[in-house]
Amino acid sequence: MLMLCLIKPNSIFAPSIKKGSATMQKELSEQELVRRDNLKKLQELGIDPFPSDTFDVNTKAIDIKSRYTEESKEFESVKLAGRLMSKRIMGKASFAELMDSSGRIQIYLNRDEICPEEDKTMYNEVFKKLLDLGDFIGIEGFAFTTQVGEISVHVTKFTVLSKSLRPLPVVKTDAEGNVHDSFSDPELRYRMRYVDMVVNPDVRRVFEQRTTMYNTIRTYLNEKGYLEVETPILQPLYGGAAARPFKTHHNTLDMTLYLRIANELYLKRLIVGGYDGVYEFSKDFRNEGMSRFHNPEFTQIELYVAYKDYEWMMNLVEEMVELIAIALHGTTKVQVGENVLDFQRPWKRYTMYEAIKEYTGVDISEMDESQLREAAKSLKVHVDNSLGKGKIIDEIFGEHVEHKLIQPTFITDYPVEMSPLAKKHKSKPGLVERFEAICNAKEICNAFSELNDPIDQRERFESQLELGKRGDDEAMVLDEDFLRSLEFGMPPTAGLGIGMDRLAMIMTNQSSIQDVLFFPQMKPEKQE
RNA sequence: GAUCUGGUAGCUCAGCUGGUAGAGCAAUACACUUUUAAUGUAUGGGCCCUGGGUUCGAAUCCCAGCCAGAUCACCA
Repeated sequence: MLMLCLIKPNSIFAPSIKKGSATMQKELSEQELVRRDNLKKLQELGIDPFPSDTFDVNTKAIDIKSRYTEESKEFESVKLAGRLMSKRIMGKASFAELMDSSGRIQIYLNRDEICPEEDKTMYNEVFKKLLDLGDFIGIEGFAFTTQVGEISVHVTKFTVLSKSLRPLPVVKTDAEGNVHDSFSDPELRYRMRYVDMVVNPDVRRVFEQRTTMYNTIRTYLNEKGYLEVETPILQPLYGGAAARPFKTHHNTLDMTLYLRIANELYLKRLIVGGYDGVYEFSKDFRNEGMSRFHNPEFTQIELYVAYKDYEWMMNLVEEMVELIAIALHGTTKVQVGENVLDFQRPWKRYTMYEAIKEYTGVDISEMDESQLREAAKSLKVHVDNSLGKGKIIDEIFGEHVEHKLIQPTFITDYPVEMSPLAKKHKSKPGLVERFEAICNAKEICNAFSELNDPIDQRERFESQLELGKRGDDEAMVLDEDFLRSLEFGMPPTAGLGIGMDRLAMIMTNQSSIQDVLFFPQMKPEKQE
């Protein structure tokens, strides 16, 4: 093909570099060559394909589409910018679609209006041939309605703003709203999220909703007077959760550092230091398996409030999550998969024992360890001998209760063995003042009345150390500085952690954590 | 980590019991001044994931590997 001959190896538009070079690119496809050739031709016409000038738009596509009427004078002179997403050329006139951050709008171009003089190059060459789908252009013109009734922009002038050298997937939607040839390969979507976002506009909506979620929480907590803080991500000791950490090394200090698995112990130090309430959106890192619910790095918000307990915190969670649902959906009801979850307060509350009794008919509240073991067997829950009382209860709960909890539900009062940082229950021996909120069969938050008795805390750490010695690689390590801070005195405090990714999945109705993370962790692409 | 499914054109996918590599969209050329999944005619485009094996012959069968998804186990 003639086009191919125009690209000589020594051209600056050629694939670049010799074989074996680190920067060697894959051989260019036919369509990439065409685009590079079009770029060159634009330059030959004196058109800069990558101009630096500001292009000041005065309108978004959605403004015109939502407000334009035949009578309105509002859109008599509009200026928009975005990507060219389709072209329908009909000789001396053309329709096309421009997509800006708000969406797509149809544009209309007429040869003799674009080129009133003799020279028809801008229409015949630049628009019809040298502009490719995906290119950024700016347009000026006026809004109108086509004969078929589609609100469009009649273009009087267009400007090349940036050339696209790779073809985007072309996704089309027909009159019935059916999407054709959708860009759907999950691997490609996650590896090239920028393409996913261009071509699948709902993807951007999800992330906008995620940000709305964050903003709602920030506003809510700031209005209560709590302080947003930042604490170390690189920690000499990892703590605050049961998980395996990522390990790294600081060269100058010549010491091992860990990426945080939680920020709990640091935030509590800040309560010791005198704040009434602190919170942090905390990127945490856990060196564990990956699945559609687990990414190696994920985000939690943790919140600590002095002079409060877990009952108080339950009310806060209800109120805050209800607000999020309303902020995103205008209602407390949220469609998640096949279910509609209603976040309206108050949520159901069960103690763990009540929940197990409700869903299995077995009352385990008075059982000792051997009775529990028997009960587990009769419920077909597999428990091996290394499991202690708390773990057995947790297994029964996980097996028989958790997956049935679709509507938002609080589960309270957990066994002490599972909660080394929570305060012992004021009236129920063997339990701690802790709750989790479960919805759509998944835990979305974990909270407790924080253990502030330094002597008790030391003992709990020590029993964790025992677990570690027995081979539990998720057991907590003893943090002397944290204990020292508690010895100076920490007020009674309620603490909360919410898994932001999990919450985002529910609030945006996504079934995979990868769909609420811009760049989910992937194995490296193989080298060409 | 285990099991299952998949990897073919820029994108979405066909390709049977082994016999010359296919479609739609996208691209290229021409036509077309209100189309809208625009249309019509013509054309080009492939390391069939990688490496072995079986075979006269492999996209197809076998083995190993890489990557992804789903399910399961641990964790949020």
